[in-house]
Amino acid sequence: MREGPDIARVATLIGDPARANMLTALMTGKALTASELAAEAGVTVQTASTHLAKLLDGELLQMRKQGRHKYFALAHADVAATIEALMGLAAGQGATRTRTGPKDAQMRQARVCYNHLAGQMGVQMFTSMRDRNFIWERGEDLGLTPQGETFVTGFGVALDGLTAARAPLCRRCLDWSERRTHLAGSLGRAMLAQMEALAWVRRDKGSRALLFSQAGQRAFTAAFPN
Amino acid sequence: MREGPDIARVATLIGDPARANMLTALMTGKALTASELAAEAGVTVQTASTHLAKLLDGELLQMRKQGRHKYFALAHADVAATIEALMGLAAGQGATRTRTGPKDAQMRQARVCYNHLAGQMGVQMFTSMRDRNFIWERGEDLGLTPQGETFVTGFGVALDGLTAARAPLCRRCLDWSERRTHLAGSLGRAMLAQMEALAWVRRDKGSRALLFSQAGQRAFTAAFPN
DNA sequence: CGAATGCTTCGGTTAACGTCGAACTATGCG
DNA sequence: CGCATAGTTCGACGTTAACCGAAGCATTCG
Repeated sequence: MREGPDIARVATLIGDPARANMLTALMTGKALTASELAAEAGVTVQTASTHLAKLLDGELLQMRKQGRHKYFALAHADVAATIEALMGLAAGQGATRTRTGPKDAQMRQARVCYNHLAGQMGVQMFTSMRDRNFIWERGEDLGLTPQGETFVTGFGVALDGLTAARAPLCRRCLDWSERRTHLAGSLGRAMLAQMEALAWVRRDKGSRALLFSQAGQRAFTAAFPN
Repeated sequence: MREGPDIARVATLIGDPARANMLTALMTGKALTASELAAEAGVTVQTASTHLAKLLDGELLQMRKQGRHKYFALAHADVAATIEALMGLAAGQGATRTRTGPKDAQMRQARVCYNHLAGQMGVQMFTSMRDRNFIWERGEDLGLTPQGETFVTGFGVALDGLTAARAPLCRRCLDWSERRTHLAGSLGRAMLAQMEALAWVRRDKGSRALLFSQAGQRAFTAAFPN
């Protein structure tokens, strides 16, 4: 009776609590094994196995075998974007499952979203770079200006490998907590990777929160002033 | 076991075929009565009633009573954006429920998305206005330049009423078929309304497709050249 | 006031699906 | 080659929730 793509199919796929937990866990961008995902979702491995098969079939996940392990990751950035959108809706109706604790504040300040920096600090990095004309915008497209390339290279990120890939260098990602744009794409991932290499920040084990060191925090505000 | 908003709850809500059909039907932006939605979804009114109650409870819909009718609409633009994102995923995996027919091509060319123009022509309108400096962009924010205000007013849209409202004048909306930005927000709605008033275009009854007349098509390309 | 229409609530049936224990296959290690 | 670990398949159970018929409110109209 209706036209258009079958939205119910994919929504049902995401709608199961176990599968939603798996997807949320994968929002960090890190690939996880089947048993790790089972633990994340709070189900036995055999249940997890069927869920993962469905997610693969629905093309929400990609998988690669490595020895006797299977590593799962989100299929592509669109999946991450859709999940962020759903989080935005869910957050709006105040239905955070766990009561908001210290972890939650941490998450709002800085967290990892599909391997790039999100939260207040993610937004700050983006706006700071844009306001200094390091990033140009044109509709949905983003890119680095010449000054931006200099800045990024000076920051320690090698652009050669990034621009060679067919994935876009810069991408917009809408933050579900801030409701503002932050930087995604291969550059967004590289920037976060470099901050980790500089020991500004480390990932919280078992959540998406990012923990900045005191020195890292200072260096960050110096590098990306408001 | 997991942190963050309860994404499964809202996804389950969208995941039922009947409810998904209702939401899709409401993507036009038009408010529909309970029985109309029942027909759209292909269920009896009593089943539709329970579904609608759940969608209201989940804050995906808003409702207003009018006489012995109840009119339902999407709660806010974020809901529409999320559904578009899901459509993008579903379309990607080639799972369009109905075989692609002439209707489908029509839909890709021009359709209504939450009361504004979407599809190829929606994208064209946006890019054309942006390239002529009628619209400025700054991160997630959009707005009309002085030249843009002149143009829009000349087009027959009164800006006074729009800017007074607290809803944003310009908004980005990501097209699921084109994967490009088109113009949403109150201005996007007003532009489409004006095109309908000028009889450039009329809505296809029973689908989201927009049917441009020959003259309307010509006038459109003149007003929004590539 | 009835009669008609739009929507809701109740009860009971049915189907789908998530869940786990147990048995099975595959890979790696000593 | 055994043994351990990672992942899958099978079967049975239980819960959930969608569905409709029928009866119940609410609103409008003659």
